[in-house]
Amino acid sequence: MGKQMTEMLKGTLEGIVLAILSKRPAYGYEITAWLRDQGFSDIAEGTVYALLVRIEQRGLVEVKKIPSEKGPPRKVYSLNAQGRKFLEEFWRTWSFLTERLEQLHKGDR
Amino acid sequence: MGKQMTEMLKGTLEGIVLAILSKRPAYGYEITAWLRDQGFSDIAEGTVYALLVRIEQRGLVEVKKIPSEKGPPRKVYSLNAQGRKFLEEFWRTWSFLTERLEQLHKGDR
DNA sequence: GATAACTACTATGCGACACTAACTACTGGT
DNA sequence: ACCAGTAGTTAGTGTCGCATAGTAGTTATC
Repeated sequence: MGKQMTEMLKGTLEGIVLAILSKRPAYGYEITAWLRDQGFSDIAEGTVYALLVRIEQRGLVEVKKIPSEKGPPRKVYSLNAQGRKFLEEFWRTWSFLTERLEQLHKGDR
Repeated sequence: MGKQMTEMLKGTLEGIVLAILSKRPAYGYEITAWLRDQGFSDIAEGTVYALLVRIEQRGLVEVKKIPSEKGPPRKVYSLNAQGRKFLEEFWRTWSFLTERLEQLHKGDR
């Protein structure tokens, strides 16, 4: 992963994961795979799990342990009310940033 | 400043400053003032200066000391060839991220 | 002429986050 | 018995923005 991407993911990866969870419950391995699919080629395994622990401790998600047919049980996360509120706030912050950056990018050529 | 904004600025603030410098040379105090004007209400004084030191050490900018009429001499930064290359790379990374996030934001309601 | 207010840059320590790397644990196929 | 795939955990590292304080010059006020 490029160094730029690594830095830019700080703060946004959390939003991305919350956005995924707002659509449907999911577990770590699944989310990692999805991200890789989307082009986040080398998202580190551990990164997503650490993030999930964090948002759980902040009380943004519910967790259910569900047995898997293959391998250890899955920890399935789903967004709760607080998480949805936090996600809204995330979108507001994100929109603000994109507006400013679009302004800068336009007058760029 | 919200915690979310703080985290999101990591990586992007650098791009923002480089984008500013790509339009015209500028010095630290000026950039800080401009950012505050744009709504980055509480960008810390020291943050911008630290960033400028960093991009100077990476060889992305030229620096000229120019006497000020009011106060100490200014360190005026301008983007060099390498900086312009780096900025292009930044826009590519940024675009990738915004595309993914827009996808997520759309199917959100 | 001391004090504040604005201009302009420097320096130190901290917390949060993504990354690296290694590990545990369970299942199925060879 | 071994290995690949699935699923999660943990410890240590580096970068970045923030908080805070300090230095230094000019202008205006009292």
